[in-house]
Amino acid sequence: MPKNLVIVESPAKAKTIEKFLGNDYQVMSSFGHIRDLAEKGIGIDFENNYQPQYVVSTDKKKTVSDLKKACKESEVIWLASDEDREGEAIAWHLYEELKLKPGNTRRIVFHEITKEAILHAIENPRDIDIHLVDAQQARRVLDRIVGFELSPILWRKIRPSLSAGRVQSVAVRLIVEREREINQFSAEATYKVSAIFNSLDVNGKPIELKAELQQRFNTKAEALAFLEKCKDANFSVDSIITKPAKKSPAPPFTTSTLQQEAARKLGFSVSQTMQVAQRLYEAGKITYMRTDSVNLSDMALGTSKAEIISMAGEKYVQIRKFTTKSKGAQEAHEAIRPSYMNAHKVEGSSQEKRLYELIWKRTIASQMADAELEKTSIYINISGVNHQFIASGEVIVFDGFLKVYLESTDDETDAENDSLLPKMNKGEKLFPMEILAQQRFSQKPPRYAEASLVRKLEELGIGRPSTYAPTISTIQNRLYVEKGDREAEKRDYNLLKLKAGKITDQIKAENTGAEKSKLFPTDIGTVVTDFLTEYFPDVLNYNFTADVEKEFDNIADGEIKWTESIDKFYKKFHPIVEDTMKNSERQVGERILGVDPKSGRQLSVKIGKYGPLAQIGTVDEEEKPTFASLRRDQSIESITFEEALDLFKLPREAGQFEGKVMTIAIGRFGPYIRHDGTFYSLPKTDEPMDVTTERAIEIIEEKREVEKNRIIKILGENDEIQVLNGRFGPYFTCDKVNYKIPKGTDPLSLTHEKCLELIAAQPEAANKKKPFGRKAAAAPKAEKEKAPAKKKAPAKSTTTTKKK
DNA sequence: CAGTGAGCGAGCTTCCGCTTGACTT
Repeated sequence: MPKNLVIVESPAKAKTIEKFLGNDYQVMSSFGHIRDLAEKGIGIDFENNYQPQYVVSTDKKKTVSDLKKACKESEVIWLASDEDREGEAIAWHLYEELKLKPGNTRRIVFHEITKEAILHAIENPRDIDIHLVDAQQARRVLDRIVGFELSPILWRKIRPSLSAGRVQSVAVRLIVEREREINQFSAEATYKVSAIFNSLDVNGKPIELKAELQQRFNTKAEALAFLEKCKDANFSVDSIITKPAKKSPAPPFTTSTLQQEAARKLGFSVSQTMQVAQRLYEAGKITYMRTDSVNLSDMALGTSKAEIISMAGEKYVQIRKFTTKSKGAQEAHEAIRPSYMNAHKVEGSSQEKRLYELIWKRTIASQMADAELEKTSIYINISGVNHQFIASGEVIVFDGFLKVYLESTDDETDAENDSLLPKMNKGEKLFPMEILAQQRFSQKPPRYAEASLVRKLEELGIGRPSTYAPTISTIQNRLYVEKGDREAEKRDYNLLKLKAGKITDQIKAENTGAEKSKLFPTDIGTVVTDFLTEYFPDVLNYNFTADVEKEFDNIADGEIKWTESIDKFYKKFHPIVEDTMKNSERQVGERILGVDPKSGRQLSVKIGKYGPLAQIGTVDEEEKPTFASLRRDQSIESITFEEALDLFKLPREAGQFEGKVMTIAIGRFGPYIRHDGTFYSLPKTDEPMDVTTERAIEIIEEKREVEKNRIIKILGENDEIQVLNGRFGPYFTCDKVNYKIPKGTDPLSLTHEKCLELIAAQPEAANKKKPFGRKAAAAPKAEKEKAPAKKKAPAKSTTTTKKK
């Protein structure tokens, strides 16, 4: 039996470390925190100086009893959890829960998993830092108080099962406020002038040169006046300026930057990235994937250097030590990097291969030389005009790290001026082929995508690497925000063109504003945010986390007791909770849009029990109000008077068919025609308002035709087996369960016996309930149906990878 | 599987951070 028991947080880490230590050591894992505040109630004893009530989590009971047993059989216990606030608390909880003795317990820490680092740690044990533990207790208790006191207010004032918290509520606020910025944005137009010139290079060879005017014009009149002047102007090269420039590689990956790059380059969602990274980690291919550190171990630096030399040569090496910039980073781990730099690729799924390759390239590039560029600008004089045209180009003199990897950006607007410019002489004359003055509009702020929201949260110091992905999921599960696409809008722009001495004036159309997989606030998200920001501005403040972090630091430094710190907060916070519960109104986000011209009654929109609705009339009037649901793409915040009024045009009658009325309406599953008790969905291409009697009949007949062809064959003694044509091809059904027909089998050839065989062969799994959603998300029915209606976006990468 | 918008006031929901596992389409 080994004399020493080492306890770490992660089982994969335990496995690795066990190999470094001899037979005298057994290494086990705690699987993170082993206990937490009691789940029932608030789990804090307010009568007793905020005493936390800790309980071993149900899924950790076995871990704890296993650890207890191992402790009894060991002489020395080494607590080797991470060296940050949470890690210190884990060590302390282990100490308490396992009833360890100071005499044979040691606390050790290491930042990298190498033999040297671990042996060094074993030689330098220390005590548990109780101040740091207290900072964690303060963090935990504060989060519980905020979450468990705010959420019930929302249940009472807005809707059951909602939630609020220090992190999630601010994340939603960011989305809501961005949407408002977009709604309030009005584009400003300027005229951008560009030209194509003919000229000669230094050797007298004819060349073509593209250039842009330094100045943009605010009005059409100015742009026209300029073009007029250009008609008779002379153009010549004023000066040529060449400047060297440098580009440096980005630091190695942290959780947040990995999520961003995987989204841009591979099209992964935040949670997808983490799942794939977890598999790579468990297979020993990469270091730990939840980290805020950009630091690389000396070992990794050494092997990176060796790789770069063998791949590209000595002059491509430039060893760098990056330091973290993000607020509140705790740096318990290394950056995310390959375990072995000499493995350029790994085996595995294509996702694993691609993510690994990204990590490998980013790591290698971070230790490579700067790229050297040469930026050239040719300034062109215009006789009689003060402004100048500039042709600019960029040439890579030495590629350096660009040989391997270039970080992507979110905006792909700057695609121009990457080209090599011809060599020209000063004073050379240029002749314009054409000069264009094009109306350009300022851009709306972009909506957040999952990964860019993570970046923003990290920038604000809100949330931790282990919670970014869960937070993004939570705010979507609560239906505060929705991932969606926005189609491009057509916009007209003005194009003035000077060619062959004549100016033409045209209106052209362009597409603008298309967005994919972005986060949109829902009406509920907006109402919750407005409510919380009004009553709890401190907690919703973007600096709240940063401020309490300072407080936690003071606790960790022993300057203030954690209970005093919490007391200070609670004494201020709790009275507001009580007051809000008692005195605030129910929140429905009502907006009054105007007066219905037909009835003269008030037209308003608000959140109803089943989602957002429009309403004509009010409840206090004698006549009951009439209601209509908002469409999926409409929101209380942005719907106009006319749009809301239009909603009442449905349901409408579309004439008769076979002596029965056809009614057109929009239901939970979209627009439909109802005829003689049956429903017929409208194809996406049909507008419910435009469907004529003839068209409605056509749709009904089409559906009947499909229905007729649906049944291929009926089998079984009581017709219990039906072979049918479905959306995805033929299948058969028995007892309300659908079964696949194996490829290559003609559905017509199926017999009763053959079907029974297939039923027996098919796994029982088909009857099982939904996948692992947390305890059947407690959302109202009407909104739960939204999810399946959404079509899945293809997993193709949406951003193009710019590479040299 | 389809148009709801409310009433006796049952009993429930919820936080953030550490870690993986066991489930499917």
